[in-house]
Amino acid sequence: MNVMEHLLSHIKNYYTLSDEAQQALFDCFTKVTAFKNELLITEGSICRELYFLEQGALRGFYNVDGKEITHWFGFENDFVTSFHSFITGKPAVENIQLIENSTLWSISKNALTALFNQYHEVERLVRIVYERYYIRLEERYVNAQFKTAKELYENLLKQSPHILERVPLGYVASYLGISQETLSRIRGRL
Amino acid sequence: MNVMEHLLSHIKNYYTLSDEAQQALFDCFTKVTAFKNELLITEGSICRELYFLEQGALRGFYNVDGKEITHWFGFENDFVTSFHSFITGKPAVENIQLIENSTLWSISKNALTALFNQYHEVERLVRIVYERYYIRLEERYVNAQFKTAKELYENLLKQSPHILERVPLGYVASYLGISQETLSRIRGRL
DNA sequence: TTTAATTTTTGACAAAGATCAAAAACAAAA
DNA sequence: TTTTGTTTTTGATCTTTGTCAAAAATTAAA
Repeated sequence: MNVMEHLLSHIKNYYTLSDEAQQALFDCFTKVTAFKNELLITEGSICRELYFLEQGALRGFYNVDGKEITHWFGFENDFVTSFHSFITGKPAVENIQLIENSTLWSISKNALTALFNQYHEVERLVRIVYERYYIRLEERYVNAQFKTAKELYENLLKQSPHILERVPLGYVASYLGISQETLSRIRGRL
Repeated sequence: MNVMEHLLSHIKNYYTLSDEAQQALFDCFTKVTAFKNELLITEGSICRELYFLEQGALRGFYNVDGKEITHWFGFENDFVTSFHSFITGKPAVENIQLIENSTLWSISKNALTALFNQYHEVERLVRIVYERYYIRLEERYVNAQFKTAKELYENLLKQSPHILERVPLGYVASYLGISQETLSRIRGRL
């Protein structure tokens, strides 16, 4: 399967585009390679690109009182960006950093906006992507609200074991909203 | 200002529709009145309606181990529904309950889908609403992740004092992810 | 009003998790 | 291999918040 097919077959999980719109969409994407620990997006800068992560892993994090708070991870087939900055056009408040060497596809906000005007169906696709991302975030939020540290870990182990396999524990702890020591202890007595 | 103008002027905060699309959209809305403590949506049932809250207040909550976990509030000019159920068509896992007697406007998912097909611009409007709702949720999520109970309360007091004025403390505590007693103590020593 | 019901606050104690510091384990490079 | 750097674990202690129970305050109803 070539790269175009890869991206397009994933998009079909959301909505099936006409051949013409598919082609137009694909023409707007540029390949990007980025390396472990590199920052894809830095707080303070305006993020005008949406990325599709073909291969690799990365994280979004905030700097709060000198500490890094990881709040999400991205893996294969995720759309990633600093949504706040991308949507509002304001400077990003978060950083996005590579956890592994990765291959991404990038589309600019301008190009995407132009596509919306040309192809209703592309806007529909994006509307559906937002719907799904919204409920995914909602789920995580509610989960975090009333679960204990142990339950959060067990949940993660069950739902997204790949995260634990590919991501340093320190990041995972902060992602779960607990200290690294607590996470380590939970792992110890399971 | 009559009711149609109220709804439409609010929608303009997101995207300005043509007169024709405005009219078509408005024709799909039905007025709903609901009373304090009533359940607008009950877990287990499928929610096929999206509501615009014209006047009043309500909350979304989950039942977990016999406890009610409030995870959001809705006030004037909010679009509300069980998004998970509305989007996926699966049974709702949450309940939506009136906190005050309220006036809402309801549109069915079928009607909205039909409008999407007829008017690209309506789908654009909804895409933009989702964008905004997504980043609003993201903000709340990150906030909850690294703030202490006291900071969360002070934040709420500053950002959304209306919540504290209109909502019983027990609901607010659960919304902040802390116990009612802790919230009461925080308020005491400020 | 007086009574009843509900909501909020207070107190005492328990538990979960955070923090600081150091040791151990692991990985990468020389 | 040894050395060096990084990540993870362990131990001791401190804080924050939760829980249970009862009192006080507030609101609604009779």
